Amino acid sequence: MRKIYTPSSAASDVLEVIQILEGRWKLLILFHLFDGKVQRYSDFEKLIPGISQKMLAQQLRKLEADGIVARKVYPQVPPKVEYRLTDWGQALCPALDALLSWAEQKDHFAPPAS
Amino acid sequence: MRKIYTPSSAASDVLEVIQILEGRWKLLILFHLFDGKVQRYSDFEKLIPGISQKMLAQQLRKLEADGIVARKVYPQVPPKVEYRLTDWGQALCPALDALLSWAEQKDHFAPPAS
DNA sequence: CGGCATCCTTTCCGATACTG
DNA sequence: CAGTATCGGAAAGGATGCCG
Repeated sequence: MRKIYTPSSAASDVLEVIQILEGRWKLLILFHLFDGKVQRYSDFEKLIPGISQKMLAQQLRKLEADGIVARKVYPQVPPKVEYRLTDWGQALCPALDALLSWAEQKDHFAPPAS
Repeated sequence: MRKIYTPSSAASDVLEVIQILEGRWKLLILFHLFDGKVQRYSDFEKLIPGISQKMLAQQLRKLEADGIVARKVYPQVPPKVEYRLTDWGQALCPALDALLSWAEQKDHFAPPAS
């Protein structure tokens, strides 16, 4: 069940994962992108309660800079911008799934006192 | 390949995952715990360059409070404290693996300009 | 619609000193 | 050995106003 980690390589990978996914919003944004129903800036605003415009734009830029998200601007008025996952971003899907099913398992390990 | 997310349940799971794993240090700490060679406070200090005592103790406390890490104190002088993963913490292993292999795949999707 | 710039508050985090 | 307490700087994040 457990992988053998080779410290020299894995340590820097961990650092990279932390850097790329760090923050309160990135996983949330990615989650909606995996969902496939959200591509536009205003969609995120509606679906992620509490996020500010600043944070939404900033985190999308970071995800773009890290090669996870691609941004496509349609030169029209009013402007239209679509966000999608890059191939590398798509490759994150299994990992996010694993994280989510881990969260779902919580009650199995620590049943709520009822 | 893609799981279907049911927003009502998954959204709160994402929030929980984010809360539990957030920060610069937690994944690093967990990585060493998965590795199995690190159980004591001073081990973490040696193996996680740059972490301060404050952060190490604080993040270990949070992981403990979230039920991922168990702390065992041996009542002796000098004191000895061992940290280990709870069962739920162990269950995180596949997800961390998935994250690490995703990071390893990076060059496959975006070959470095060489 | 999809942002950016600015200001301000809050939170995070490192350094240092101290303790059972 | 394994921490805690306190302080100050850095960084994250929110609110508001403005723009193509």
